[in-house]
Amino acid sequence: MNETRDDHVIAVEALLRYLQCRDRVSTAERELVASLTMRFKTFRRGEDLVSENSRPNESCLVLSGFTGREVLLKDGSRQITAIHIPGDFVDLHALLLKLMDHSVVALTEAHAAYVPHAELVRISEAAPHLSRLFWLSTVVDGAIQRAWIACIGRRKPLHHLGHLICELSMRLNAVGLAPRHSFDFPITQSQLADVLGMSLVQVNRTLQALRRTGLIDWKGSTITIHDFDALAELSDFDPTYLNLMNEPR
Amino acid sequence: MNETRDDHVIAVEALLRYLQCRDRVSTAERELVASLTMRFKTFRRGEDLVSENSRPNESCLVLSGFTGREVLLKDGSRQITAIHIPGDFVDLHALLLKLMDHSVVALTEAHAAYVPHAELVRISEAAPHLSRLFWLSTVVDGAIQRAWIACIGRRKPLHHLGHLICELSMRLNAVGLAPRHSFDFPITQSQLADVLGMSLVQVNRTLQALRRTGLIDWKGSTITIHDFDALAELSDFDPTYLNLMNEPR
DNA sequence: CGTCAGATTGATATTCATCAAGATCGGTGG
DNA sequence: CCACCGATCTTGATGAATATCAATCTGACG
Repeated sequence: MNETRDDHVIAVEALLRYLQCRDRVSTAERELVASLTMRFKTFRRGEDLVSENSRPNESCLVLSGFTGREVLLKDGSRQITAIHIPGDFVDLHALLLKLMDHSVVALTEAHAAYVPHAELVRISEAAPHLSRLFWLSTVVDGAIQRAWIACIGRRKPLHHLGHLICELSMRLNAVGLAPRHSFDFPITQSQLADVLGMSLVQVNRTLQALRRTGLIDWKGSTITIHDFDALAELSDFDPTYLNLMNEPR
Repeated sequence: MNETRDDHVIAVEALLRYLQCRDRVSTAERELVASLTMRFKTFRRGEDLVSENSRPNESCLVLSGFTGREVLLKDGSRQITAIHIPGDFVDLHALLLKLMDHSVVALTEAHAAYVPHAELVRISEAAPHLSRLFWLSTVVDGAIQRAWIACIGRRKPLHHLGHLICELSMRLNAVGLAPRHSFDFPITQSQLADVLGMSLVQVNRTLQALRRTGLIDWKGSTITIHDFDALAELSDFDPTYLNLMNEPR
């Protein structure tokens, strides 16, 4: 099972990258993370990584691709409440909440690792500081959600979209996936509409308006930000909420 | 300082009520909570309980009144991203995030207790299960935020408002503050607009539409839900996300 | 009685969702 | 190689939803 072995290395590195953006991780802690047992799974666009109303006994770590939390409404519409990138735990909160109140779906092809809760508890108890870092991860998620509420509620479509792109670029860059503010984002405009809480047509036109500013390039599935600072200024983007500062937690 | 002694009792009870809705709290744990030292403070509408960009070394527990997380945009508009009720810790996440990326303001007259982080760490270490319950509290906050994103992004104003009222009623009821789905909510329509992400006029008209359904009564600052199930049905409200089930966490 | 904050109302302009129709593109099978 | 197909993107037209502006009304209170 060399493939599984590779996956394991990838998973450990992805998780460590995430944590090390925010705090120092000791050698002993790194070894504990490396000792996690996990299983791996590949998903096609639209498939559930975690299903609503399930009671997971393992938590899911994204290794590649983009996934999103999906809330479905009775009128058939849907809202994506979070986008997860490689290195993110998508349902660590289920460790405490027990019952999933939403699904996590693949927005693109995706690859993920599942870690048994018992394993997470084991290494948390061996290193309480790791436990704090897992908590941190759910709390950063919350901070991002607050930023999204403000975006949907009060920002103009152009600024909302710009804000999202700044956020994704910074998060991806932190784990080494967006060098020079350029990254791959193979998402449909229709999916984007469910992220931004707009209609498909509105997304299309907003995207054109954003292109016309000349601040970004979005060809095919590749986004390139030409002038990050100007885009951040335009979109009123302040990265504080991402908590990408490395400090003792 | 009998007044402070009373406040202390109120704070301990409020916090325990919150926790006991979600999990069993042992006698030893209750005593640990009761051993917390804290200071108390009263706020008038609009005052900050916790300020943006501060680095709190204590966390703030609401004892009475309503408070909200406030995000201010550069264009002068504002979005409230959460409403906190008595028994809620409003900035427990600052224990890990360190730097506040938003303020917490009093939406009404409010009374709050501040607990030093060192104290929270002390009782967390004495009882790891309490630590999990603190984590739980931040994670429930996140679940509520997800529901809000879906509401702002995809629900019609009438349903959004109905959903909010259902949520508040259930949360208040859980801590004994909304008997028979009736509670006091002394908030301004303008504040409500910043909660719902609508304009003031829109709020006013939506409120009238909701009154016309006959499902609720909102006179002065008192909301009475006449038919909770019907309101929940109308608003597509599913309380799962509030995690008000008592189970081992 | 005057004042003020908040609630309500009507009129208007703007934004946005929706509907419907192409255009584009990549892949597939003949 | 080409015709075709489905998915996605793009565009224009239309009406509904919503923000904004500007009064007016109401009730609490000095």
